[in-house]
Amino acid sequence: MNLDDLNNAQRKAVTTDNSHSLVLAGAGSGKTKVLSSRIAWLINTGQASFNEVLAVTFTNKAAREMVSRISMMLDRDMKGFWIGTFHGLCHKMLRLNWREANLIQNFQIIDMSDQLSLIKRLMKSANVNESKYSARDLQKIINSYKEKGLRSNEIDVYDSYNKYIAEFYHLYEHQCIRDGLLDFAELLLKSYDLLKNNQTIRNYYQERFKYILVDEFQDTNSLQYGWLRLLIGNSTSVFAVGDDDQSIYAFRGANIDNMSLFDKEYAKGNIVRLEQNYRSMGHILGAANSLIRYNNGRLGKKLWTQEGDGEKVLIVEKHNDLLESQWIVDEIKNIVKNGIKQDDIAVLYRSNAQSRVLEHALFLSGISYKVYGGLRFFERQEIKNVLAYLRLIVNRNDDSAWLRSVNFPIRGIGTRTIESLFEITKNKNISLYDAVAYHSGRSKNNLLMFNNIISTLEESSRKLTLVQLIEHVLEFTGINAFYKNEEETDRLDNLKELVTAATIFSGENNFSEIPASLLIDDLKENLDVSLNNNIYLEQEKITPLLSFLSHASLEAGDNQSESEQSSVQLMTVHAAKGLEFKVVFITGVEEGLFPHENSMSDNSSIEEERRLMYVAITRARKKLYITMANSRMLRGQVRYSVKSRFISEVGEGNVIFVKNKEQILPNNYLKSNSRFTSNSHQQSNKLSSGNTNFVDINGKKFVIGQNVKHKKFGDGTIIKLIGHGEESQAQISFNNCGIKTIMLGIARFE
DNA sequence: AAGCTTTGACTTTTT
DNA sequence: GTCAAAGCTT
Repeated sequence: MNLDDLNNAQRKAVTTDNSHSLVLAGAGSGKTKVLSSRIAWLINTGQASFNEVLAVTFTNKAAREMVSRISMMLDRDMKGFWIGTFHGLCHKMLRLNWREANLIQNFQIIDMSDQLSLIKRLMKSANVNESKYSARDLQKIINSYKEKGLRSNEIDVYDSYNKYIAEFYHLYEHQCIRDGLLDFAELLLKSYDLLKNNQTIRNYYQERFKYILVDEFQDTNSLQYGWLRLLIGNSTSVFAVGDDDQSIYAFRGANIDNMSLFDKEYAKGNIVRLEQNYRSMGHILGAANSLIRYNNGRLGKKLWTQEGDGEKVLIVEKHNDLLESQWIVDEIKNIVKNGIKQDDIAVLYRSNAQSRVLEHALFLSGISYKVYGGLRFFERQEIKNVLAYLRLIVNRNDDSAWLRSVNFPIRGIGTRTIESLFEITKNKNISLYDAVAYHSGRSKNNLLMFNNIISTLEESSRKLTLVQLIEHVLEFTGINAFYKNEEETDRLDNLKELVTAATIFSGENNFSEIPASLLIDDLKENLDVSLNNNIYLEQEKITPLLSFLSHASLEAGDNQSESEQSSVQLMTVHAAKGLEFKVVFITGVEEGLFPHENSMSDNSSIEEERRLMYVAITRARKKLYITMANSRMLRGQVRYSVKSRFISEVGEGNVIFVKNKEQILPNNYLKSNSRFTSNSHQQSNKLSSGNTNFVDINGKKFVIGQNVKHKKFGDGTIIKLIGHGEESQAQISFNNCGIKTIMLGIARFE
């Protein structure tokens, strides 16, 4: 490995001998390079061996990227190297110490949709229909408690609602334990509890991991920080890398304060700033720097480049969303004509709903595009159906899996039957599988047949490899036959893809010849290691099947197969984090959309929106466009809005404004009679003559930008108008009391 | 138990 | 406007 291709700041970070350090790594400043080089350097100089290093990331992709970089720098066996996501590493720790963690050996991981259906099921059985909370609410509440490290018995019960939540949370905990299921947050919490409560294990890991490296530190939540704390012993050195300006995940528990907390508790001023940017041209960086200065309480950082100013950022204002999309499409055509590949172009938006208009315009123009987001491979219905059978093979008491499989394919087992089984499970505190024995009724035979399928499959699994088992399940359960009969070729293809995925997985993990459900005790003979044994022997002592199921939950896969042709990339700003493109369009940059209206009430949310805009801007390498529309269709209503405050924050010197010059177009402009997706889609033609940004109500006119004086709220400016006629509303930014949405028909103005 | 109609939510999301 | 899920009908 070679330290010469690092700049001074990078080299300083890589070779620091401070016990703890915090690296503030700006966008495009070579963060992954520094992390990988640091690990390679520690190994190369003999300061550490791989089994003494723990590296933690947020995504599997980031972990893979780091492994591949390190292997390019060093030709060494990485055995014993713990690298992965927080969840992946916690999972590993729990598999190795399942007894001490009070788990069953076959515990399974459930994803968010499994968790949601479990919660719905429990709500029904607990008769809480008229509760104030929806299943989604409860899911959010439970997860956020877990992310704060709180169990159901640790919640402060100060009123009846909290009491209800604590009770329901307890019910959910109980069911998860009985089914042997761990949700994502629970992986972290269980691992945290294990380290906290078991001194032997805590000491072992503290002594073992001399070097801990953390990526994307600004995205850690309180529990993750707590978990890291428990791993830090007297001789541990922590290297935390992050960028407070790119913290955009507060809504899922990320705590930006963890960075300054880490500085206070550990790094103690050992901060390295990576500010030289290798990605974007000067004006783009200028815009980013200018914008982010409007945030308070930053750790502070200013990006610079050696590459020159480049082109100015183009800011484009259009009358409406259709014209905005059309303009982008025309511009893309020009760019492509000038030799830029479509792969190098990204169109970003704040929320997924915005992709529709863009897709439409792209489709009509024949430009190929790819939309990121949506269902991932292992989240697909047909895949989950197969996984449910596999879960039952591992643990027949997994009620969630049993319910999913029992009537798929159809076996004549309906809701009535299931309800009566639920009664039995409640009374006897047993699983649905076991409850069948006590059931009497017309469906009894069907139920017995189903349970028989499960036990027969379990038998077979002892003799088959993982791939053979999956192929067997597809045939034996009738899943293949069902989809063939329905002529669902896409789903059949995905099932084939599942077999391929299992083949690849088996190969990568070197157990293609081991039967999928070999008794775990037999496997342990060969692979077991106790804490005192030689760590190089350490392997996950789980069967291929269990391992594959964990893999499926922890890594949901891609959402789309690779397309052969070069295509324009469409995604949310969140999804674009960590990526870069030659040309970037940031679209819909309007008050209410970006910043989003739900984030406009308090300053910390606005600051997060601003960081999101900062992330969006710093994705661009050569050319950046920021576009906005005066009106757009949203939730079936025309909404008028003004340009986002962020547009005025990017600094006049870095930008060129292109004002709307066109006349409002006649009705038939963009009129579409072609179909744009397989399910035919009628584009509504809303470009009527009323399409301006004013509203007329009871003879009074209201225009965006107009100053008004409200009887109660005082002076303010209209920033957005929604809807027509009696129903129309205005969003008004009041000088003294923030932004309020007001019904114009009712409001009293002076 | 399948097929139809109505209702309600709707920012961002990885594990 | 769109989608999924719940509710109702056959």
